[in-house]
Amino acid sequence: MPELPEVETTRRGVRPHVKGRRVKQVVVRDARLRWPVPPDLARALVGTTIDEVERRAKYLLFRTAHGTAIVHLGMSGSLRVVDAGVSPEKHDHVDVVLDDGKLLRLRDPRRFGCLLFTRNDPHDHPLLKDLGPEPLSRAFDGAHLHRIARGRTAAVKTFLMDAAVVVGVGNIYANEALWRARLAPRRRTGRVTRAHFDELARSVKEVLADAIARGGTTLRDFLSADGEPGHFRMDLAVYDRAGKLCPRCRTPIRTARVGQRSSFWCPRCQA
DNA sequence: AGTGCGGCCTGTCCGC
DNA sequence: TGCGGACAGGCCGCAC
Repeated sequence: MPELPEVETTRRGVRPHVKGRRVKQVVVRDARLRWPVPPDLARALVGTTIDEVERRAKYLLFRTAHGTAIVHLGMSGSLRVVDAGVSPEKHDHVDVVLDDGKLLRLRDPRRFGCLLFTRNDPHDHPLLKDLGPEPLSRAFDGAHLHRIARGRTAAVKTFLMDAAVVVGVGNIYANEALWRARLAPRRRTGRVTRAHFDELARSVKEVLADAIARGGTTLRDFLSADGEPGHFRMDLAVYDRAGKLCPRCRTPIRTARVGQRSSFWCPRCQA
């Protein structure tokens, strides 16, 4: 469930607590994430200082002098900063103990996330090197979408969720951005006009920025680093609102699978 | 190369 | 009330 706004919210919550802190200890209670937590993680991190916490797509990058820890929250992961005395609960798989009596705790019930370490430039890592532009950067715009859409036959919603096209847009925000752009999710990518792509790029930026400003979307269990839920759920126009009324034209929201994903749209204002 | 699908996981919800 | 099964979904890795 963490999409870009939730990961960015996590980064902003965690950063002030870990930046400049030295790692005292690393406790791996369960290494079986999507890829195993590397056995030498503790050796790599203990004694080093966390210089910065960055985000690329939905990955969090913890920079140290000797390498970078790469964290992905999958769909059920969360990172919290807690006092070192707080006992771990079920699914609290990894603790990074800091030098000020606090620790960074990774929880991930479904274990779709990962925690890796690289001594090289993380942007060259196989998981990151082929990613598309950041949606909130100037590199992402209607021209970019239009350029790579040529000849594509897949549904525009599937296209928008492809990390090689643009990163960070998961199912919730894809549905919302398409609604804001008045574009039907099943429209063939190659048939979308340049003007509509301009509108779509604008909508993606807008919906992500709005969600970040609200601390992300909490549907079930997303909590930020300080334990607060996100409040963007209030602003969802179509996602998870099948049968409810479109906020723009009061037509009931439709739902169907598009590219194996639940999709929601207004049959009247999205064409 | 683009497209589509299976699989990884567990908690939650629904129907019987 | 208990239980099985569907569903949620990011995204890799494979087959076509």
